[in-house]
Amino acid sequence: MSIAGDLIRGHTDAIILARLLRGDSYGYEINKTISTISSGRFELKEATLYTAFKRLEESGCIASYWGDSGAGARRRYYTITAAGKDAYHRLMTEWLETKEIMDKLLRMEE
Amino acid sequence: MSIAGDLIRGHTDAIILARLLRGDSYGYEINKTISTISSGRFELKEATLYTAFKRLEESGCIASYWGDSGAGARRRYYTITAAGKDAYHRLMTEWLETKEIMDKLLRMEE
DNA sequence: ACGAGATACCTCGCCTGTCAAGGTACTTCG
DNA sequence: CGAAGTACCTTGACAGGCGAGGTATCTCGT
Repeated sequence: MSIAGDLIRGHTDAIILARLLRGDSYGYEINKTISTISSGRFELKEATLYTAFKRLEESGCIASYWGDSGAGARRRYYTITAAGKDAYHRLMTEWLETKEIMDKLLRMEE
Repeated sequence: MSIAGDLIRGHTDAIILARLLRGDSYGYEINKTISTISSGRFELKEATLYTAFKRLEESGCIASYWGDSGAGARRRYYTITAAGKDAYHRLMTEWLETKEIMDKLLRMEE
């Protein structure tokens, strides 16, 4: 991974919620999507992903259900809840603020 | 603090190095500067700051010396080394890449 | 003279998120 | 039949941030 884990620490929840805003999905697919969108420069490790799902479900931001898998491995689908949408907007705002502040702090010239 | 710790995890080193690029400084002052630049929206905790100094000094990115404090509390000044400047540029590049990827990942529309 | 608050440093131990490593189970294709 | 892909999950280690606590000096108001 070119982007180290610590650099996006705290942002995984936001990333997952953003993906689920576009429709229900499941772990494996979300991971692939993230990898594709970032052109392979960033990918969540499975352990991180499933820990995040658990955390998000416990906090009521997402809900899950087993897809009826006629064929293939069973999939656990996730849906974003109203609370999850709120969380997404909050995290998005935080990200924009973080970006702004970081850009100021990292600028070496005044 | 309005910006949670995890959001800047992994970025503290870059922030400190960026500050030192503008000239030698010491812990207390760096912290004040960060607070000022971010309009008080973000401040490193002292424990975090001094841990980072130790880490950066051990990895050869910064060097320290005691300022001769005729009056007032003694100050430990830090200087950025050549290795530290390299690290800054690398971290800066990483930050720009992280920003780009995060913006893509957090966008809910396609 | 004294206490409060600012300046200035530091350490210990907890918490939390990431991840390496390991496991399970099913399907497809050569 | 075996390898590779799909798909899930857990455990334990690790590292960084930080709450809480400590030390020492100086300044300023009362």
